[in-house]
Amino acid sequence: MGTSERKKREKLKRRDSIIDAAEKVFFSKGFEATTMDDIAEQSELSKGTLYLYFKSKEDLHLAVAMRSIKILNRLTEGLASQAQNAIDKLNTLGHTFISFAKQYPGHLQSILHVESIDFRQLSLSKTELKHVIFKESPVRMVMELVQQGVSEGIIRKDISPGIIANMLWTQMLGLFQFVNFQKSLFEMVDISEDEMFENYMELVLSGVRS
Amino acid sequence: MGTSERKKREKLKRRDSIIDAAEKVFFSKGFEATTMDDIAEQSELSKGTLYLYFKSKEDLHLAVAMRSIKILNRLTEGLASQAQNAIDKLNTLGHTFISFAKQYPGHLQSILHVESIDFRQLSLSKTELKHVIFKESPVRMVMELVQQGVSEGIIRKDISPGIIANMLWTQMLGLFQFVNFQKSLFEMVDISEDEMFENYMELVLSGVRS
Amino acid sequence: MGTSERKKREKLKRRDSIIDAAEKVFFSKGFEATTMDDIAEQSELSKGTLYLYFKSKEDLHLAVAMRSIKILNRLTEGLASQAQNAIDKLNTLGHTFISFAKQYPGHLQSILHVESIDFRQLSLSKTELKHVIFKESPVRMVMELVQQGVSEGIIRKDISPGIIANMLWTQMLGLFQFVNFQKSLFEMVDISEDEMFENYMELVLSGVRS
Amino acid sequence: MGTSERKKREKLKRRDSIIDAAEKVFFSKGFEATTMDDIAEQSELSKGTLYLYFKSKEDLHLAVAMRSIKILNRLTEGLASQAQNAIDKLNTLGHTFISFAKQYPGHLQSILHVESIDFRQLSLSKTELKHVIFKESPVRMVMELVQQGVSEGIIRKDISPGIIANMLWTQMLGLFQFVNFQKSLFEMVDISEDEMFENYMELVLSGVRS
DNA sequence: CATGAATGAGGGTTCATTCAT
DNA sequence: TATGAATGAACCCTCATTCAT
Repeated sequence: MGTSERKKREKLKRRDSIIDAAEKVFFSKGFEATTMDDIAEQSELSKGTLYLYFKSKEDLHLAVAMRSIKILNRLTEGLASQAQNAIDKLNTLGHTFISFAKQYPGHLQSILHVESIDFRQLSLSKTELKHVIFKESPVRMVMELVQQGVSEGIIRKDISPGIIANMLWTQMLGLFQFVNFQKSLFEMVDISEDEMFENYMELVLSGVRS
Repeated sequence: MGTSERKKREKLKRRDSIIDAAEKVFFSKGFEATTMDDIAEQSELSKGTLYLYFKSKEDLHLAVAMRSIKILNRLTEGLASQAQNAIDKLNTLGHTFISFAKQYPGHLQSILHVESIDFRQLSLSKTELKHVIFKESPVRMVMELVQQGVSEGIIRKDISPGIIANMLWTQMLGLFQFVNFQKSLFEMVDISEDEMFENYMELVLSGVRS
Repeated sequence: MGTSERKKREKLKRRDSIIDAAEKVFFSKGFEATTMDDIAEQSELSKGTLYLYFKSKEDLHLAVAMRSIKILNRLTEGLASQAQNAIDKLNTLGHTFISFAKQYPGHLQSILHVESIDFRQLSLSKTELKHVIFKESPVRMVMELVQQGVSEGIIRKDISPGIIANMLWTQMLGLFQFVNFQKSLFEMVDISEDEMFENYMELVLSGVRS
Repeated sequence: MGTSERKKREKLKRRDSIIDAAEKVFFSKGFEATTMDDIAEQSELSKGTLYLYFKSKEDLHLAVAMRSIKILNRLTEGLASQAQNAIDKLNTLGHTFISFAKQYPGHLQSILHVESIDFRQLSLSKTELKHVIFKESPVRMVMELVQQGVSEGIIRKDISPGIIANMLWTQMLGLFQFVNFQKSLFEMVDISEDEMFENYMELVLSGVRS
């Protein structure tokens, strides 16, 4: 019977709706400041039910981050198969990231929050999440594009691709922060955002060209 | 008679010893997980006394961060007056940062923690600290070195110095993270640290050269 | 199935039992000296549970006072419809108050405590309670009886009913204090309580007769 | 030598200045909300010094109340020797109380605060203060005036002077409360204060006339 | 599966009082 | 005498988690 099928579907749906609620609250109040009561209220579910689907507040937070990274992945997944050289693809990738940062600031925060997690007290599931973030997703893609670029002869080969990839990824994160709140600190109010990003990408990429 | 002098000195000393204790606990357990009881015990003082010197846990944390930034400042203060061109100075600066990251990982964390503070709920004193961090210290120095480099004609002038400075500073933060815990993620275990940093700096700086 | 009915009833019951416990402690130690721990222990509930039913210690205290005023109200509610003239009713009312003061000294205290609250720092809910006390209850009744008495021509009409009512109410409060602890101060140990109250009422009421 | 004389005088002066400071803070923030730090700051003395002159916060509060009662006493002390009958004197006394209530609301509060002290936890010195308040001062005077009135044949003798005196005193306290904050509760905004007090006194005294 | 009442271990902070100088 | 640094016992309140229904 498809009964159990339907049950399963409904269960996933409910799980999703909890993540929806958690997102809303996390993004507006911040993770630490959010209580399970907040999420229960927002999801119109009881607090106990939350624990039926997620074993802890942290677990729920991880689910939110996971979804965020998936959104980001979806935005970039078509890129690999496009007919561009590696540098152009990296450029496109950068702009995609910026779009994401502007369109989903909360989701971005949730990713960065995991990013900044202290490794000393890292539970297993968090380690897994880190893996997802760094291995199956943007970081991985950056790494592959760098290697592709080296093969194409348009990215310098005198420096390890790993280092280059890390430098580029770091730069992405930096751009995220920039978009969020540091712009003013560098007194760059008189420059258009688009122009700035253009320059930024040019600057970063010019260092990696062969 | 200098009595009040001595008293003042001792008070500062005690204040320092509290920061010492707080550092120790913050750095080993993380800020959120640290309780005022922990710090009281570590400092061999009563909890009440803590509040004689710092009006809140947060205030204490800010004092720790402030000290960290001062250490970093001290490490870099002689740089400006050295007989090097701007790029070499930036290179030196980068290596200084790396040293700091390796020698004072906890202090670094405390700075990064302030860095990552959510602007939505930023108190005045935190804003001030941010100011110290971004305006009177490393960031400022990076900015100035970039401008110097442009004057010297060795840094590209087609891109706004602000953007260049931000890119470089972001890169520094990225390096910090790298030193702390991301190294393994990029599978770069077979390369010596020094060599890696050398390459990293070369990579970053090559993009900004004119 | 009436299940939720029962749940609701039980919840109210528990709420009541907390008020019971709070009463006991408040009345024996005084409001300020009572801690939430005391009440938790007395109610055989955890401190957290207390806050499930009352949002603050003050809220709990207000609930206690509210119950007290309700007891007092119940004692006097039949009075209005009795076949007596206004003065006799006021006399009865006075004696009812005395009974209350003797039978429920703690409850009386809780009412007087609200009475004496400093208006400078009065929260909304306290204001409401004051309203209940002064407008929907004994004070109101005194006021109405005075007006009735004026209509009946047995209470003087040369003085505003408001003033007369206030004077009578004040006298009630005075009696409360008297019952509680000032008796000895007036060296009236050689007079029976009943006789004293009889005289007291006669004295007070003789001033208001027309 | 008068040296020790002077010392004593200075000590009393300092003690007074502490009471000055305490008054100021107590009256503006309320007794409970006032901290010893507040008083130390206001008196420009150290907290330790406070304890040289008063053995506890409560002791200090008692000193403030004591001074208040003395002010009230001074206002009424000439009354006894005036050429008036007892009822007129009681009338004058009532008006004097009203003046005091309006001119020294803080001092009045401090007296009432002692009045309302719970006898269950009454320390010795508080008992003494109560004695001062009730035996050597206004209450005493009311008592004496009543007895005088009885002698003069203008106050009823069918009711014990003690009861009459207590009733009058209670009425005074009621007036105090009235002046402070209950006026509006009786919707008597359209009547002038003076007229009201006149009526009030007339009302109260008419009950005690023979 | 869903509930929500109950828990209880802290959390940060306050403040009257003491005491060495 | 005067200081003010130090104390430490409480205080109220929070909230992630559990579990009987």
